[in-house]
Amino acid sequence: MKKMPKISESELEVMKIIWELKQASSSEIVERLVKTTCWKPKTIHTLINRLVEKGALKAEKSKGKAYIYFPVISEEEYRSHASKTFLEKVFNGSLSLMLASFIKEQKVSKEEIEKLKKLLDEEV
Amino acid sequence: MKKMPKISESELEVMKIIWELKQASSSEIVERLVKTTCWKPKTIHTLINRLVEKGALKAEKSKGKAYIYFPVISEEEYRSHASKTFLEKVFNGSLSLMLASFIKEQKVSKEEIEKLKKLLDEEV
DNA sequence: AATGATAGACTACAATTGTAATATAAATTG
DNA sequence: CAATTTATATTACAATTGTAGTCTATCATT
Repeated sequence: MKKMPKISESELEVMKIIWELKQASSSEIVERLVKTTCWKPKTIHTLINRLVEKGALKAEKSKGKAYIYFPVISEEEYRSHASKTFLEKVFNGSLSLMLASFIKEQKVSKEEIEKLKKLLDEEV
Repeated sequence: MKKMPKISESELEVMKIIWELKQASSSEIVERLVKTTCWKPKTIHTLINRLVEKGALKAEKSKGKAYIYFPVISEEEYRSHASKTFLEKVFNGSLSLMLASFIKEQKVSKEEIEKLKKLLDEEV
C-alpha cells in the first residue's frame, strides 16, 4: 500500500473538490472554494501546491501552462486510513468503544441506528 | 458546555496518563512516559505546561514547589468532541458511512460485529 | 549547612499549517 | 504585437507542534 501523505484540514477541503470532480484545474478548484470558504485564491493555490509536493495530487499539463490536478490517493483510501488512525489514537482502535460513546451521548438518531443495524445484518 | 481546547497528538499521550490516574504529579507523568515514548523529561514538562496553558489541565500546588495536575476536561468529553469533529470532517458527520467504509475494507472482525449489534439492540 | 537532583519558568529552534503577497511567464484580447 | 489577465513559482510570516536546553528555586542527602 502506498504510504499516506499527511493532509491538513484545509488541504482536505481541496482534496474533497478534486475527489468529487475526479480531476480539476486550479481555476475550477478556486471557483468552488471561494464560495464555501473565506480563502483568497492565492491561499488555495498554496494548498494545491502543498498537496502536489506531498504526493496527494498529481499535476498534468493540459494546454500550455495550466495544469489539471488528479488525486493520487482516493477518498476511500484516505477515509480508511484516517479512520484507523483516529480510532487507534482515541479509542484504542475499538469501533465498539466509539459507538458506545456515541450512544451514551445520544449522538445517534433512531434512523442512524436502523441504518447501522442493517449494515451489520448484511454482514453474514 | 465548556469549549474544547485543541490537544495535539503528543499532548494527548499526557492526558491519557492523567485520565488513567485521575491526577498526577509531573514526576509520575514523566516516569510513565519515558517508558513508553522516547521523549526526554524536559519535553514532557513542556507538554504538561502547554496543556495547562490551554486549559486542559489544572495545576494545584501540593507541597512546596511541586504541583499535582488534574484534568479539566474528561476523557469522555474529549472522545465525544473528537469523534464528532472527525466524523464531520471525513464522513460528513455520518457514522453509518464510517461503518460502511470499515466493513468494505474488512476492518471489522466477526466479534466486533457481534459487539456492535449487541450495542445497537440495547437501544430500544 | 553544602551539594546535587529536580520542578518549574523561560527560551530556543525547526517543521508544519494557515494565510497570503510578489514575481514571472504564458495566454487572451484589443 | 502590446497590454492585460491569469497560472504557476517563489517568498513571507505568524501560530502551533515536536523536541528540547538553560536558569533558578527547592527538596533530599551527606
